[in-house]
Amino acid sequence: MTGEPPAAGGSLAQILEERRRKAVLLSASGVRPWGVDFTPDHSCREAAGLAPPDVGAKGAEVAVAGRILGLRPSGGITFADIFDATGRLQLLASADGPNPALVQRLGEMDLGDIVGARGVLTRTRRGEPSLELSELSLLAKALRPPAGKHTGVVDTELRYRRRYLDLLTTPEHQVVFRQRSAVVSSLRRTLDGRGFLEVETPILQPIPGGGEARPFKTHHNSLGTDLYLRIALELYLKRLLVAGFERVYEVGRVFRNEGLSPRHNPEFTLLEAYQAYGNLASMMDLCEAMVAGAAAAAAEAGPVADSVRDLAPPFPRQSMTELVGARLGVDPLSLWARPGELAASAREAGATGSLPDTPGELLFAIYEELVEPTIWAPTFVTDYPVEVSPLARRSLDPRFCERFELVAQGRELANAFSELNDPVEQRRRLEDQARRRELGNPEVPPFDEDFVAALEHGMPPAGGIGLGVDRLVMLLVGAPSIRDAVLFPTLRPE
RNA sequence: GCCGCCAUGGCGCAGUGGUAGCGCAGGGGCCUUUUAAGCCCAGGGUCGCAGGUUCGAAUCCUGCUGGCGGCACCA
Repeated sequence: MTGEPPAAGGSLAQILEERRRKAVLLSASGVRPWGVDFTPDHSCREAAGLAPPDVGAKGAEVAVAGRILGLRPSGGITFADIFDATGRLQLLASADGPNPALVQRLGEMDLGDIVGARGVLTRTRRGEPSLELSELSLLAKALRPPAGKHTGVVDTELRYRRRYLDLLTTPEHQVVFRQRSAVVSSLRRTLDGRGFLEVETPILQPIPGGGEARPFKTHHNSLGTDLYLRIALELYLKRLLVAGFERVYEVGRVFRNEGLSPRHNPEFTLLEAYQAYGNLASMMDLCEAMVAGAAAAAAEAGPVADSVRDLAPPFPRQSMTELVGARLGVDPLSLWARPGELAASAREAGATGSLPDTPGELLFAIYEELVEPTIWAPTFVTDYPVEVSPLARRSLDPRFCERFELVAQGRELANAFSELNDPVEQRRRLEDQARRRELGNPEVPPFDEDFVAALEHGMPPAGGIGLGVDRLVMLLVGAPSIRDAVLFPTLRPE
């Protein structure tokens, strides 16, 4: 349009200008660079499969669409590689073909352009399934170039910040996210198949309960009140047990205002399920079914980590006191009244973290520092001290509660317990928590009177389980960082 | 929050005190079965930002920004 000579040089500004110039020229010649409909009748993969076996033979006529990521003009013939969600297909325009003008038109496309193509499937001398074009439509002109053709995006910051560029340039990188989707569907399928009802509970909460974590705070203008982003799903799902829904689950985002790491994103996906009249055994069964189903789904959708073969249920179970006892060579139960001695042997065994005074918290602290990181094969760790489980029902041994965690590769994957449905004890425990909050611990939620009131109306005995979806995906696909399992991980704004 | 490492054309990289280079991509040209296509030509970078040391800094020092990793907190 400008009539200026094309800009030489390869600076970004010049590349952008050149591409805009092409779009303007196309518009001027009656081609709409955007805004054209096109309905493919085959995917690239399907089309490639329909190519005739013999070189030069003509096969079916198809319409396909995709993004140009390879372009090889060669005088009287032009080749292009287009990619759609199923894979790659080579397009071919030849001076001897049905539409010789397309040799030049295809050759003038840019890498990154999205095109629709019609033609006849054939096979080239090298045996490549190809579509010999009779029609070519530009569906979306790319004004910015894709990243390196052979190298893709390597820079971690670019990959996370501009994930679409990573995924469009290197379509293989989409696989992990397809696997993630398969895992989430599988989890839903397992729960739906057992009669669980999927529900949605508030993300904006006046009291962020159900766990211990610093919440994100926000403000509602017309209510004139502060609200918090939820840190867990538990308290609302239990209200639904009170309400009479006997099996409920939610899979959704929760938010914790804490540090970032390869294992921690400020928002992450948590699945929680509650089953009235369920118990620890039914939760173990459900947990095994969910994990095994998820592993199978991930494996069907792409390559999985070698360790996935260890995920075949049943998983062994070991009590925390057994584990700690085996690690320290002393019996934590017989030292229950003398926590100083237990702490001393933990120090001897190499514990360097802070060791609390009460026996239950002490046992848990030793377990977390010295034992949990060493558990590699999936294991149900049982018998958690009541002090560290404010929402779980006590065992017959009142020092412990009916709780387990599924631990694999040194990390917690799932956490389940028989839910505490005694409103009197629940009130007492939450009041104890509220006192800790007043002593200055911002991670402890304030007292939630409405939740206790709900329990006072009567909650059936129930089993409940929570499962970290991001970490399950990491484990299944072997991702070293949670940022590789989350499409758009939290980064500092540019 | 603390500590360490990293930051060079659009992308991937080289350059450890003497004035910045390679591949791909982009521009011009040749090429009728290529597929990391090939060949010829001409371009493109205030070396993350700001200071400092030095005759001279991409290179050494300080601060800042961003990323990654570790610690703390946690799932």
